[in-house]
Amino acid sequence: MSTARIDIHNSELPVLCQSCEARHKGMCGVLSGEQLTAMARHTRRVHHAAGEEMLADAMPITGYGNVMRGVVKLSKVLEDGRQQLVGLQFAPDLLGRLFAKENRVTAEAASDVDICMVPKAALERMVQENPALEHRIMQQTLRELDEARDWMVTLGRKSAAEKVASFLYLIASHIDPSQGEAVATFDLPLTRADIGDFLGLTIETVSRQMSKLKADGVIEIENYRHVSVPDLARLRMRCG
Amino acid sequence: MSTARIDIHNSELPVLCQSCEARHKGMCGVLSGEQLTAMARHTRRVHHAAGEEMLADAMPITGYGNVMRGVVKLSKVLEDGRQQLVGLQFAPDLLGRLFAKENRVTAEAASDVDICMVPKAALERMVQENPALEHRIMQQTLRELDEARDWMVTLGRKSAAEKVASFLYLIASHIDPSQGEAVATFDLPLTRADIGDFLGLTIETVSRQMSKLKADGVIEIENYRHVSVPDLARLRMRCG
DNA sequence: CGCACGTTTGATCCCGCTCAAATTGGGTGG
DNA sequence: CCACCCAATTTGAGCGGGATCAAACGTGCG
Repeated sequence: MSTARIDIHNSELPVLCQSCEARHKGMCGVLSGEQLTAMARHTRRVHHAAGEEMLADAMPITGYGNVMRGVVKLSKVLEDGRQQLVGLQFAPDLLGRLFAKENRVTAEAASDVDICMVPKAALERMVQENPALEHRIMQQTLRELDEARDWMVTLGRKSAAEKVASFLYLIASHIDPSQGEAVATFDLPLTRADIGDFLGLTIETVSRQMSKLKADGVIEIENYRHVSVPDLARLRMRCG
Repeated sequence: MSTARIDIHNSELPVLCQSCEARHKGMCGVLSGEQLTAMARHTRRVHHAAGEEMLADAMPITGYGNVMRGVVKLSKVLEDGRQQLVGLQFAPDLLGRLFAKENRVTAEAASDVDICMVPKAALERMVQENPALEHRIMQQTLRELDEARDWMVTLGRKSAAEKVASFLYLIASHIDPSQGEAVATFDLPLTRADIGDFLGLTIETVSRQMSKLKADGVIEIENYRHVSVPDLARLRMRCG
């Protein structure tokens, strides 16, 4: 029975991989059972508390990491300290620029985060031996490029109200468990300061725009962090 | 017939490739003589006049193109017509998102442009047979991602004066023939309107900031388009 | 309880947008 | 070669959205 065989196969999976999203939707999805086992020999699970810096800009890359749980902020800073978030990573995104020697961004845990770390040399070797793996990572990179370009439109051309609505919509699409429904409920993974850095706005403006969305009945806010969107289409309309 | 009869001895390059930057710095650099010849059997050189739309957003991808000469604008528009440039491509960049079915951006010739077009299926087949090719394209994609993220910082966190200085510095680094020197002279590949769309500013603000840079002696402008930067370091200082 | 921090709200200012007009330069036809 | 036109650009005047500065509020934690 083929299903039984697959089950046996599954039972041989590395423990760490059994419940990992990367095996399904992430880069590990292209690996055979053997390859996955080989990969798992090099990986270790690492936890980062919210706020911890995981990778510093312009520092050597020592390894790559698959996000297993939580949200990671990618940011860049100007000499005078002005900061801009340039990306958010969710499970099962890969952290680290393939084959690069240095980071081009700072990575920080936005929430508590679990990462499956693999040493630089190990992943690069597997990539060289397995073109499908590079192909899969390429697909993720292209998606990140699309997201960055979409965000450029938001940063360059939208009003503060539209920016905040766009951010909430983005989070709702990524975090909310009830996919595809008209309503969404979630905890914001970012503080107002982070949201400001993401949107190119000040804390005060973010706060004011969220208050306005609340006053207009588009969202509900509890304890600053918890947000409900009773009608996603209505939020979507405010994204410009 | 002369080009078709390239050879078993592979000492001759396809005519089109002989002076093409893609062969050195671009993706064709990873191809052997034979592979290059095979590639060239599928390519054709296409010219686009300044202002022509080359790829429309959300339209099917029919082929890829290597920029041989000129500058290509990548842009996105909101429903109400607000526009944002999300990238500029110079020789020898590859135009088109690998393996994607649809464009995610609009591509327009900023200047007169020569493109080496290769049909979608042909390039994808070569990529599948030649992992080094995908690797090379991956490197370019990563560079584009870096550029997009750098630009997000400019869009989100810089003042109008810093944005314009950053734009001029970017162009100077890409276009000016005298590499590595302290001075630079070049023709702007974009109109003020394009520059505004790139920087998230209005035409008037771009113009005012350029006038200010001129008044301050940081740049010289001739006939609107031609710009000289006597001291690149001084321009760099104004980029924030 | 009381401190500290994140957030909200208020008052005011200024950079960049909007609307409007003048200027420049390139192209065209006589 | 010049007169004219048209589009791109520059310049000016005034306004407003978002920043800045400041204070009050809520929440979690020792």
